[in-house]
Amino acid sequence: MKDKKISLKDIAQQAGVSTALVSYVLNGKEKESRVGKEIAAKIKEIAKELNYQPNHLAKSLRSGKTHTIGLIIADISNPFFANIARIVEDEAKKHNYTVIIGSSDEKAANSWDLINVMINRQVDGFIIVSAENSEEQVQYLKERNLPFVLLDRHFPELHTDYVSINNNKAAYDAGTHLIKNGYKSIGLLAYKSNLFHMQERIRGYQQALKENDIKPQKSWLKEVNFINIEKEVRASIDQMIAGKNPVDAMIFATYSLAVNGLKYLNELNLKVPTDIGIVSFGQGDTFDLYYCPITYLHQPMNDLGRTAVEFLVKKLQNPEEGIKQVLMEAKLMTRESSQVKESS
Amino acid sequence: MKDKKISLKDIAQQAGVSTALVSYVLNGKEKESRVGKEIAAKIKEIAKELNYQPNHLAKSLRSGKTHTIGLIIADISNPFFANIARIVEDEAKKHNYTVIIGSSDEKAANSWDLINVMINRQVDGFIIVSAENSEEQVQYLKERNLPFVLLDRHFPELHTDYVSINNNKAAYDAGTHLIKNGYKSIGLLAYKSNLFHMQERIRGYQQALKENDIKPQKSWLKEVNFINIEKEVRASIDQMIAGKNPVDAMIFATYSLAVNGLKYLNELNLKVPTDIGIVSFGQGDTFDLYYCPITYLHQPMNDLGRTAVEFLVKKLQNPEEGIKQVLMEAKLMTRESSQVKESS
DNA sequence: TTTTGATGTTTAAACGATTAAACTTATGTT
DNA sequence: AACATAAGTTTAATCGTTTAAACATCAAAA
Repeated sequence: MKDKKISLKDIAQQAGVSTALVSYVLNGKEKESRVGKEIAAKIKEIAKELNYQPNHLAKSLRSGKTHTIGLIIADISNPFFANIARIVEDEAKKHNYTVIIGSSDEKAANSWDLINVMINRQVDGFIIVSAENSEEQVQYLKERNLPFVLLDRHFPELHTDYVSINNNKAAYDAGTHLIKNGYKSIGLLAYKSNLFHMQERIRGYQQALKENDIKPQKSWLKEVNFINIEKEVRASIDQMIAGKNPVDAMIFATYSLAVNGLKYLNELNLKVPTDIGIVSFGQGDTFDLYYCPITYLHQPMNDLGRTAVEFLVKKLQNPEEGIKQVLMEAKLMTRESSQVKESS
Repeated sequence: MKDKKISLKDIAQQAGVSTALVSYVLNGKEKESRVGKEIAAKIKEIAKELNYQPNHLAKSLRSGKTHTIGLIIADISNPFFANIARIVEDEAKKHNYTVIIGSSDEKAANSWDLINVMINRQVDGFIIVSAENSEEQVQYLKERNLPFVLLDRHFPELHTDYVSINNNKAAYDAGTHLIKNGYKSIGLLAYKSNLFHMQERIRGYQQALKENDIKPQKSWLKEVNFINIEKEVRASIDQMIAGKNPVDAMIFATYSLAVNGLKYLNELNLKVPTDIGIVSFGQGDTFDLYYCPITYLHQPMNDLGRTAVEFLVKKLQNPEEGIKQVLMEAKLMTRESSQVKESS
């Protein structure tokens, strides 16, 4: 059983025919190529017997198609993206595509590298959760005519395929919900980023305040850097709860901000929701297991991932396919962390 | 800027030489192959100018090496494995390898599929977190002489490379720790599995009881099926806390068991650690954010992943390399969930 | 009997890179 | 002048597959 690699040639030899016939038969082109019936049967049998596995490299080299999708996500350690990755993988498999995953860790330079690695691994197309300041990369893919779909984040000034969330609406909903439940001083902890989705969250939050005639305070809106998030989250929360206009509720703009924030609130011995109401973007076990279940915005990950793959596969099958853009709605899952505030 | 794919031939044409020279120069073999200095310079310049990216498929087809590692993990939705995957990826990148990841979801059939897919994608070698009953797959790889390293789980009866944890010791430590802290009736919630690592955890737990003259009760040791874990965890816990010998502490044999278990304890309104002490395998944010920080066994993920890659790469570079096996120690991280029991 | 058509099979180029071997000049040695 | 050696470059095979085109064989039609 020390089988060496079996190639078309081996089968051809055993069957006493040329490799062309074997190729035809094994690709189900017996009809079009009028291969003799007995020969065809014989070839199939030998192939099975030798457990022939075609060499993908050779196939791809010939066809120019690798049936591989390059998935670049912003941060693999974030369960939201990890899940998305998994969904994309599963969905791609259904369409007979393999996925190569890479994480840019939110750095544009890294995603450049990944794009190049993937290009010369000959991926057929890309699905990308863009890092900040990576517009030129998207532009580059467009110019080289490489098929891609942006996922979860997009650049409104670029005309590309994308599948994302209506973040403005989501943040607006979060804010409105808290206000309705009696919270009056609502903070937002976001990432410092010029990415559109983050800006939209900020705008949605601001609009919720405005429409309810709440005067926004500078100390309520904090933006922290992705790197050394831990320290900055602490500092930001300190500022939000200090001063003469402390917040009585806060919105976390991402899951990782929430995890860090909740840890710190624990340390400060602030009780949710009595001391401070909470709504967060993202989702994870943590939100269920926190002593007080956290209200969060449920992003339809399955739909996001599935649709992104679908768009890309369609485009791969027919490059003339037009540009497709979707904004999906996040759904507010109301839990105890934002329950109606007892009038104090 | 609508550059089509650039090949060696294109460069050769521009430079007015044969592809051979271009290949030599671009692979740094100018010296051995005595390429003219000016020509070499010219070739390099043209290559840069055209932004030449070698075609990996062609390279691999020729060399028989893809510089790709196939990583098969048991369950990508488990953060422990997701993290391991990430570490393996990073480490592989350092050695200039790309990683293809697949999740078997703990099913042997799936991992067979993955192995086949990866084989005909011509991976150079495998790193595998084995699913139950996949011994024959490991055997198969051995027979076909395909390089691989088992990670986190291994089969003691098979003579293979592996990097795992000393699970016996870890479970023993967990049990002993609880006993020392005054708990008397200690349960273990494990997976129903004949995988060695799980059996070892059970044995370690049992030995801890035995050495402390605690008579093990049948209702204390529960094994649940991976599929519909949620229901079975509930049922198991119900049984553990019922009867005339209810547990006053329990050990979760994996992270996912812990997440499900803790959720249920919440629902039951059982307080940790007063009503029930907890120690768990695995790690994750949840353990920090639970109202009572959870004592857990810290598995050296970085070392595990790094070492697995290292073993594999060594073997790829020198197939004669001998079999390497390592058992690493898990470290008990003591937190409040297992603190000294107040005498009641 | 030649032609036409259908049927079945092989040949050979192509995909892009690597590399041993062959070839061509030029230079130095006797 | 004759030859050996060095320096620089090209040729061609190879990896495993696909596929258009060429080729061969035979039966039926003209």
